[in-house]
Amino acid sequence: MTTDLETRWQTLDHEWQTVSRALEHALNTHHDLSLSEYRVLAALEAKHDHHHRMQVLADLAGLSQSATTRLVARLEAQDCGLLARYMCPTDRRGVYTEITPTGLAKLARARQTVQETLAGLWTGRDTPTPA
Amino acid sequence: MTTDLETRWQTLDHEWQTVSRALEHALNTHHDLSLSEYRVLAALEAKHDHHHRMQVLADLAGLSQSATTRLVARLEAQDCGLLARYMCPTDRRGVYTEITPTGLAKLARARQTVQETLAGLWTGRDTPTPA
DNA sequence: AAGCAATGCTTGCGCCTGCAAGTAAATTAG
DNA sequence: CTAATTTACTTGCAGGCGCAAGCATTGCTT
Repeated sequence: MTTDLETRWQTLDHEWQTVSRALEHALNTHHDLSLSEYRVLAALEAKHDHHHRMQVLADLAGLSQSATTRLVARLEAQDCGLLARYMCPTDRRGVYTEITPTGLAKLARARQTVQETLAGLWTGRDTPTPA
Repeated sequence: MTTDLETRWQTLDHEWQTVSRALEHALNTHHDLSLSEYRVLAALEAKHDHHHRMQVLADLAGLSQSATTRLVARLEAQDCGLLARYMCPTDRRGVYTEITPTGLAKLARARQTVQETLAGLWTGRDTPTPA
């Protein structure tokens, strides 16, 4: 079954939009978190050190550098405290972003919601794998 | 092979971001068109009538109503002329958006770029189907 | 060692988006 | 037939994003 390239793109796009919106809405509602913010938290948690350089983080989250700067700044702010930043000691241009215990806790709760949302969309009645 | 739900999402997300950015950039560069705009043009062309109600168009393009209003307004503007709007005769609340010959021509050229971009990403060296 | 290029992040700016409120028209209720 | 409700779109508003310019630091060249 060879599907047309554009059709294949439309399928991918449609599926992504559906899931993306569901996740965005769920995270927003229950955790006051955007999907980008979740991506950043998850990317940091995934690393054993729990910290990353800005640029790497940007790539992992699929954001531009500037967007990452501001997103991290937001999550670092006083009333948030999910992340912490500190200069790289060996290269004073570099900045490390680290997920705090608070951030880890919040991520754990959010992940629950993500799992549930995905399960709701992808359990049983669905193209199990877009084969 | 049962993949974790979140992993499956990350895969979908990553693939979408890659393709999405490539398309966005290609369309932007060669045709001064955004991906959303392309979606709208394509959705209109796909219908035999070449016209749609705003709300339907919004759904097809994966946009909110307000975004659709403004996007259509943009593509309808004097120096663009890719779309045309007219009130629905039977229900004067409704608005039909129609793709113009100019719009069709532009879409045809853009589609070429889209095909090439997709082919560049999805030809041969790649997970042919995320099986 | 001094100057120049490259790197890493931040800030200025304008654009697009969604949400919620606003307007106009159609439908329903009384 | 008028008033209230619903529907369809548009507009006000604030937020996030990318691009390009800016700033600081490092590395390279001579």
